[in-house]
Amino acid sequence: MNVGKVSKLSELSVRTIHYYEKIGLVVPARRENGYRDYSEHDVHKLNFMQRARSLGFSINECRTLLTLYNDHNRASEDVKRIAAAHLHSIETKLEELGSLQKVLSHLIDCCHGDDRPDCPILDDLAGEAPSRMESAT
Amino acid sequence: MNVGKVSKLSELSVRTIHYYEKIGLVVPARRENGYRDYSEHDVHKLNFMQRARSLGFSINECRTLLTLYNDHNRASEDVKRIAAAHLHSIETKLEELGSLQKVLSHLIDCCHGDDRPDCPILDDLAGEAPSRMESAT
DNA sequence: CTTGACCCTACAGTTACTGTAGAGACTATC
DNA sequence: GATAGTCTCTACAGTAACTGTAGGGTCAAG
Repeated sequence: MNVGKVSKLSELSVRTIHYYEKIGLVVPARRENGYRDYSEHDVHKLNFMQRARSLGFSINECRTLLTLYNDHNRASEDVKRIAAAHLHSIETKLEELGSLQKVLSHLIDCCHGDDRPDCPILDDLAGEAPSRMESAT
Repeated sequence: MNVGKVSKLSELSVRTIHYYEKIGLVVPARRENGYRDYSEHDVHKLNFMQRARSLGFSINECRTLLTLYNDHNRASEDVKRIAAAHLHSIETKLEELGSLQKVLSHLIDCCHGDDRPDCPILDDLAGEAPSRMESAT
């Protein structure tokens, strides 16, 4: 199967599929004319990648997951550990973004947002703010 | 003031301060021996950068904010617009991460996580999952 | 036989830094 | 004046995960 068709099936761009080949994740056979020739199994793996990446797993995590996926003697514990670690980093990020949101929306609320120059947002960034929320940082 | 001291004052690494110089954000004077010599104003700007970056503004946003900060005829509206756009992207990211968290913690709950090979997490990634949560993606 | 869609490689660019090597400068001590 | 330790300099390369672009070859249809 040519790369263009695989691209449509997997919802990955051709460039991304090339990239995954370059880093050794999914390496297809070649035809005589040099074109890539993807097997069903290759397409499966690319679908797997697409789904795993959309869940925010890093390429390195994906690489491990793909290996486990292909290893029918794997222990589900190994997969669960990776997923749990990933979940943890998502939750950390959620907390960070949550407090950013709090601080920023507070600052925005305080700014009258017209053509006058005084601006509590810049004041805060400069460290001169009366409205600074240290606790949320 | 030498870069090392500025680094401590601004809570930015020396390498980061060098980088900000390289991209033209904060360019200090030089002494005869070639050492960078930071003025009070330079240090202010670096503090500003540190704070703005910690609020998740991109370097390009920071560049604009820094210009506005130095422009005493600015309109607070301009600043508010940038901050609001940034807040919006934070909120989008929060939603995305929130649904990732939901899907992932569901999958983790479904996985028994022992030494047996069958694993609903991998099943889902492979697209064969009974426990897949399309709605949350 | 030409047109248009598809495929190829290779190099560069993106974001915001970080790491490292090799060398010069400054300060304190002996 | 020699030496050691700390600070500073530049320049190149690497990180994550792609994306963009140039310049060219291939294939199927009319």
